[in-house]
Amino acid sequence: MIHKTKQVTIYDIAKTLNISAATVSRALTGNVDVKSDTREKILNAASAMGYSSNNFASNLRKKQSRMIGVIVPKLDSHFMAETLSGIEKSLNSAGYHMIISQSHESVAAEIKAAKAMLKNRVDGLLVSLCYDNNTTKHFDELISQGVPVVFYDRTLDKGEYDNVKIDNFKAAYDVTMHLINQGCNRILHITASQRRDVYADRLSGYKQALKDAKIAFNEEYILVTDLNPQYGIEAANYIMQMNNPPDAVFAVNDFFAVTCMKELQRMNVRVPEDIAFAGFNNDPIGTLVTPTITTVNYDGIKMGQLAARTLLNKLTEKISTKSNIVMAYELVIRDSSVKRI
Amino acid sequence: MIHKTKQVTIYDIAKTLNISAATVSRALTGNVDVKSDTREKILNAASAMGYSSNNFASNLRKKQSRMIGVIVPKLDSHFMAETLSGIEKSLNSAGYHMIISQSHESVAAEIKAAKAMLKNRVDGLLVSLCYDNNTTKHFDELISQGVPVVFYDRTLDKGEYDNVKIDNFKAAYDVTMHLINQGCNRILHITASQRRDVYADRLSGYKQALKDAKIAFNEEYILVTDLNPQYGIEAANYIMQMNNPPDAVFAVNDFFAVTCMKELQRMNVRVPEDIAFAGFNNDPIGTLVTPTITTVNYDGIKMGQLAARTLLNKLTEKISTKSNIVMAYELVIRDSSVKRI
DNA sequence: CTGTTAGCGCCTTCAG
DNA sequence: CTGAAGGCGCTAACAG
Repeated sequence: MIHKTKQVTIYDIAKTLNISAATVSRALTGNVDVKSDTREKILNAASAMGYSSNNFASNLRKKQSRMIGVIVPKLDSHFMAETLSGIEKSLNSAGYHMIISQSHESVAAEIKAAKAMLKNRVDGLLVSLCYDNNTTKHFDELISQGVPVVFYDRTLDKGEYDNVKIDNFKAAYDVTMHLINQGCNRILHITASQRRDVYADRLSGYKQALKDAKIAFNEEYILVTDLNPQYGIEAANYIMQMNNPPDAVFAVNDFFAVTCMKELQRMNVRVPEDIAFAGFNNDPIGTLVTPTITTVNYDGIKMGQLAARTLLNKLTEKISTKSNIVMAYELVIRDSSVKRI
Repeated sequence: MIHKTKQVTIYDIAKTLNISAATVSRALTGNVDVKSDTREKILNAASAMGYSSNNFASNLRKKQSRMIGVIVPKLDSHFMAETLSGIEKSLNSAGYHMIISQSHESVAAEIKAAKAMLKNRVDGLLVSLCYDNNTTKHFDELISQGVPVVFYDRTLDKGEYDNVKIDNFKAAYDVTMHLINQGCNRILHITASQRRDVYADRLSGYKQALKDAKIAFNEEYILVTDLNPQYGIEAANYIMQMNNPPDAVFAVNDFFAVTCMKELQRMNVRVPEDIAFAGFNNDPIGTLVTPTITTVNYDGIKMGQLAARTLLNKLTEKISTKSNIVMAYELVIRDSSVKRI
């Protein structure tokens, strides 16, 4: 076991300077009611003695941690990482820190993480829900204890929670309608768990666009993945053996769109001539493949910042109203979906 | 301000059950010296009353936080995100949590983050250094206070710190030699700050390979980027106006390799026929572009786990030896660099 | 402007 | 097996 040197406390400083610990505390926390030369003495002594305030003691006393918990399904996706980057930035500039847990798309882990966050007395919680989440008790508990929770991206749409998201219905509608306008009428949709609002909303938007264009909905053109990274390839194989293959593919994220497209190209399918492609999230890979991928762009960093700021506002707000923030998105049309050039 | 309900404490449980807080504490922490039916009563009451242990009080008392600080340059790169995912996984299964700060490649922010970590009394620190780091005082302070620090990927090569990394010299040597074996002898190297060991080591490996192949080193073939994402394009433009353009490009990461390659292809340069390409880090984009990119693969998740475990070991080790862990890597040869098929 | 005092909630001797 | 007591380091009244 490494020897932990005894930490310097305000009492040590007080003793050295022959003053009271209270004064030391006041000087250190920037209280104005301290004579400027005693303050200076204290600050000097503190830095000379290598003092570092103990946040546990301070937090225990003040009953606030200046820590925000963040629970995400996975850290290693481009979008999530951007999101976290935005969160960290906003929190940091407000003097907060973040403590992160991954749910690995498992409710059990999500529950465990929520409990740990409570123990650590986070001042608030930011959550993007796990894949197959079906219960929210663990968050209700936090909320009932007075710890505000803001959901972002993958949210809970019951109107009783704070959400930051985009209009997935409308975005998917736009994508689908764009494909229809390119002359496509057999549009295959690669989606994921309908328990997650983002995917359910996108499917609804897709269906609505078909309806408005008087194209019959066909169950055969719906593929549901569990977000396994290999799924793009499976989808390609599925498509190749269809009797009536699609003339367009709309995937819920760019990664599936790209991997599926690449696999089909390998099997000599021409994109967009034979099959047009569209994805979602504007992953950088979308601009680096040939053809470049049509997608829906929304800024992960901004969403993270927005979610963090929403939470921080709740921390200082007088009234606790539920906010449902809908961020802007933009349909980015690229080569993969433009049929008549 | 949201009203924070008064948290239930062990005293509340004790009062309800007419026993002492000490016994409650014992039962809750799993101490064996508690009659099994009083233990059961306590556990039931705790869950009925919605008790959640206050980590501040506990940490203050026990002088350990079960928190590990992580300071990284940026959260939103594929490799870093993988790394964090690995760290979180290892820490979590050992009952630790992680608190993350980004240095945004700035020493000032790195110093601030290190100080905050100290205040939060993290039990240990995991660091991947910022781009232009030139001082390490801030980490020495932590170490001298008994808080172990393990550096990973971007490390400090003075032999007095704990490091987890790959052999960048050898990996770059291998890449360069591979390009030479493909018949290239005008190999342009896109690198970054030589203050960072990873880039300096790779440049050395590159030079050594040239030397061993008796190819004269040419300063003109060295490009130094500040990691600005646009740099791949700038590099392409630089190459296009060279009198004696390279027949191969070796970039310190796949992103630069891909963006530079794509830009050159747009200007009708053939890859690999005119210019071969190789990158570093095995980013997924490397397999999705045409041609696929030759690269050096090393697993970010594994590196994260290894770094975390190294740190956890130091926390329990008797003797504090410095470890310098060198992870395996693998040269992944893909289409972008194979000249004679 | 400064000192005294009293906890924040938990854990850990030391006694029974 | 259980209780009493003290203290981790800090801050916030309350007095002067």
